[in-house]
Order: sequence, then structure tokens, then C-alpha cells
Amino acid sequence: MTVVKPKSFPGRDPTEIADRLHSAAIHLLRRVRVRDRESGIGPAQLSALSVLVFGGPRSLGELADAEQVRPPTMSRIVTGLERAGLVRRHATEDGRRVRLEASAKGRKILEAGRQRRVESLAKALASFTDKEQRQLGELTDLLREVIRKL
Amino acid sequence: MTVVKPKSFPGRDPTEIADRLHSAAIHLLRRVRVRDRESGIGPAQLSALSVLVFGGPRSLGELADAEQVRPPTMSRIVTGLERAGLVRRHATEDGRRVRLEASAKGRKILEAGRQRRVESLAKALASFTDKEQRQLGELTDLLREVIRKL
DNA sequence: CAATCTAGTTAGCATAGCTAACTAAATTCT
DNA sequence: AGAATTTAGTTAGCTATGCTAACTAGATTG
Repeated sequence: MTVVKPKSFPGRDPTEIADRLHSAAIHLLRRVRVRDRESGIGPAQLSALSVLVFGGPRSLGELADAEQVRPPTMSRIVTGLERAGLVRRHATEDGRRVRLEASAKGRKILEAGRQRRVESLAKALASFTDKEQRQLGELTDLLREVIRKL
Repeated sequence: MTVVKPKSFPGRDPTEIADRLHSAAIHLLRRVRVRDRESGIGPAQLSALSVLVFGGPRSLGELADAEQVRPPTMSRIVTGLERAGLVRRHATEDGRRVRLEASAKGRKILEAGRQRRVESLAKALASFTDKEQRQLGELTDLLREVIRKL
């Protein structure tokens, strides 16, 4: 450790914010994964599926962009989703493009996973005061902004 | 989607907080990974190494617990770190246990990665007001609490 | 209509997660 | 003391996810 700083204002040091956000993201996902494994679907598949369910149909390239993943990676993720009957590939006017669309089963699976996730998180959130919960809500807004600008 | 709610208070709905935190964690890590790949070390290795550097030496089982990963997984992660010369396995009085310790090179690598990560995040944070940055700092504390209770 | 660009896939590599099964050391119980 | 059990780690083998490089096929451009 090179930095000595007597942590005057914990929130003002970008290094510390960066470290904490990073650590928080890693550990939050590891916890959530435990629950998500019950759905028999991997985290990347789950995330991609949720884009299709909540954001509507789109092409593979668009989905790859949304998920910040390379096309070959997304291609394989979609193959897995298709094999599980959660997503369908449709042809479009442009013969190169595919239109990806969540199936009814896909929407159901996602909602179930969401319920499980919420169940865990809601339990953790329950011990916080209303004020803290409101703060957390604001945090997610800020976080989205941070990530968008990253 | 079963819930209709006209999002009265975006921050008060646990489902929405859960979804947002989940999504934020996934996308933040994907962004950060791009920078971390420059260190030639994977995200799990990086995270484990940081526990050893900032938290001090410990056994494999303890490290696995800290990282919320099964022992075989951690065993392989450590093998990778050892091969790269970033961590060393030492014998202990208890012949079953190993004492894992970061090497000087490991500490250096980690600090470099941290710098890169901060570089990106600091750039993203720069466009926020002081007040918002302070908020982010305070809220990372809350986030840690949430995860601890998860 | 030939050359080029664009979208997606296939192939092949590495990391990371898991469970099951094993080895070896320590502890507990006769 | 010696057998049985418990504990710590590793090995083997599966799946999922990341990547780049190289390919196919359709659209666009010169």
C-alpha cells in the first residue's frame, strides 16, 4: 500500500470509491449467482435474456453491444438460450441479420429468477431504514450514470 | 412482468433496487475487465490477490470463504497466481494447511491494476458534482452492508 | 459485376465456476 | 496406542464465458 491518507473523507477519494465499487460488484454477483444457479441458466445468459425481455427484440450485434461482449461470445450465449427454448432466432429482410426474441418460457424463467433474487435482496434490505433504502435507490441511479460514462 | 406499479418512488421498490444493483454489477465488471485484461491476469485472480495484499496472508480455505468460492476453484486460482509469481504457498505447523502470501511482484501488479481502474473510474466520476461524489462514497458503505447481509 | 463491407458463425484457446473422488494430516474415541 | 473420523487441499472432469482469427454469406459500392 502506497497511500497513507488518514481517510479524512472516505467518499471523496476516487481510488477508494473505485476499489469499493469493484469489490462490491464482484461479491454481489457471487452471492446472486448462488440463487441464479437454481434456474439452471448461467449469469451471462440470464443478463442477455433480461435485455430481450425488458428491452424488446433486437439483432445479435445490438445485443452484444448492450451486453458489452464480442459477437462470437454473444452468438454462443444465444445458442444456449435457444437450446433451452428461451429465445428464438428469426430471419429479417436483411439476410445477414437475425432478430432475437424472448419466448414465453424465457419471460417466465426470467421472472422466476427475478423473484428469487429479490427474495434474497429484499431480506438484506429489510434491515435498512426507509431513508437508507431511499439512498440506495439514488445510488443505483448514480451507478447507472457512472457505468454509462465508463 | 407481473408488477405494474407506476414507479411511485423508484428507490423504494426492492424489486427495482435488486434489478438495478444486479445489472449495475454485471456491467461495471464488464467495463472494468477491459482495463484489467491489460494486466494479463483474470478477474478472479485479481480479486483473490487483492484480498492477500490488503488483508494479509491466510489459508486457502479462508481465502475461498472470503471470495465466496469453493476450495477447488480457489486452489486453481492460486495455482495460476503462483505460476505467475504473484503468490507463494508456504507450509505451516498444521501440515494440512497452506499459508498463502502475496509476493512483492504481486503487490506491484495489483497496485498497477488499481491505478488503471481508478484512471477509468476517476474519468467517469469527474463529471459528477462534489455532492454527488460524496453521495457515491457514502453509498458504497451502504452497499457493503447490503452484501454482508446477503 | 467485381470489390468491399457487414453480420454472424465456427474453431480453438484460457479462465473460472461446480461436484465427486482422492490424499494426507490432525483429532477423537475406544 | 491404534482405529475411525474429521478436516484441508488437490485432482479430474464437466459447463459456461470471455477472447481472437478465420470463415461464410448477404448487402453495398465503385
